[in-house]
Parts: sequence; structure tokens; C-alpha cells
Amino acid sequence: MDIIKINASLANAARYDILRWLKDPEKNFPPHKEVSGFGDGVCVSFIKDKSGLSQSTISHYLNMMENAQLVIATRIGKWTYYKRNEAMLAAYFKALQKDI
Amino acid sequence: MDIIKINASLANAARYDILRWLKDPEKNFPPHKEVSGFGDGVCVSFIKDKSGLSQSTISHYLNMMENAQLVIATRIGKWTYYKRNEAMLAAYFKALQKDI
DNA sequence: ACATCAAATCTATAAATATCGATATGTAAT
DNA sequence: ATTACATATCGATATTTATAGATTTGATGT
Repeated sequence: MDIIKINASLANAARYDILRWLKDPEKNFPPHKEVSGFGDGVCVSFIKDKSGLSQSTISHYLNMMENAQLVIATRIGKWTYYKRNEAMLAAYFKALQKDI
Repeated sequence: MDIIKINASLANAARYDILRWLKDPEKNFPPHKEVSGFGDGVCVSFIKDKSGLSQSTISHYLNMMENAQLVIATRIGKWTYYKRNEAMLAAYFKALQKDI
């Protein structure tokens, strides 16, 4: 776990928002048409729509967050779904609490 | 409290270290000559020495951290002492826990 | 094979950050 | 007032980040 990298991931309002939105996909996103529920997370297009940022920017941000292990990506058909990595978030939180 | 600004402050290894060092000044810094103990924190020079970065960089970083309300500065004579803002750190932690 | 669509990658630019050396400011001692 | 010292600010440059449009890749359906 790279705490500095995680902090950098969370040092941008759009990315911070994404992580919050993913806590409650039912509340924050419309239902998917190709899969039922949000078990694998939320597709990139929905996150892009909600954020108002461009597709390339969101793809880039999600990649950064995946690299920091904050989220987990799952490709199904044409879509990539992103969900929170709760284990890493819990570990991060614990480490932060200890350090700070 | 600006969580994004705080996260940005903590997205740099030197600044993250400083905050950690300030948790235990007795352990991490030599004793001051002009004041007794670390009640008001640690002087800039000691932090600079320990970090290995230039005086201007450290002064800048401490200013950033003060701006994010992570630390509190106290000027005594020629020296400025910096200590952790424990109240803000606790509030930050609580907010982060809620958001994330 | 081809067209279509979602997402990823590439290219580019503007803005912010990291960091330093040089200079200025504030305080204390002479 | 002058000197000395600690810290702050200024000016500069290199690196990184933010963000978008264009292009490519991967998957599906025809």
C-alpha cells in the first residue's frame, strides 16, 4: 500500500467524489442494462456522465485509482465496471490512523 | 475544513513525514536552546535539517500545512515553532471516515 | 469482414507542484 | 545604527497534474 499515492488520488475533487458515489451506486447511478445490480461496480460511461468530465479524463482517473488500488475494475463485454476496493480502503484508513 | 486541500498536503512524502515527526518531537528532534520542551512545537531549522530539503522549501511546506490548518505556528523571538493541530487532525479523520 | 460502441491510450496544452538559490523581513544583541 | 541570525518571500526552472480531442483497441452483432 502506497499511502502517498492514495493521498494523491484523493487530492482531486472529482476522484474523491467518484469514490463517494461508488459507496452507494443505487442512489447515485441509473440501473445498468447489460448486468443486473452493481455487484461489479459502475460502468465508466455513468461515472463520466455524473462527473461532467470527458471520457478520456475519467478513464485516466479510474486508471489512477486502480493503480492506487482504491478501486477494482471488471470487464464484461464492452463495458468496464469499477467498484471500490473496500479491503484496501480499510487498510489505508488503519494505516493513516496509525501514522497521523 | 477543506478535505481536498488536506489530502493534497498529505500527498507529498516530506510533508507526510513532518506531520509524523511532530507527533513525537522528543524522539525526532534535538532539544531547543531558547525554549524548554516542545510545547509550541519544533523550530523550522530542525525540521529542515531532518528533512534534508532547503530552508525555502521547508518554509513553503510548513506554510502550506498551516494553510490547510494541519499545523499551528508560534513565533517566539527569532524562531517560529510548528506543532500539529490535533483538533483539526481529529476532525479530518472523522470526516474522511464518514465520506470514504 | 465490417460496422458499431465502450473504454483505453496517445498527443497536446495549460495549470499546479516541487524545489532551489537569492533576497527581504523581523527580532535580538552590540 | 549595525550586525547577525532565523524565517519568509520572490523568482526561476523542471516535473507533474488536469483535462480534452483524436485515435486505437476490444468486444459484439450483422
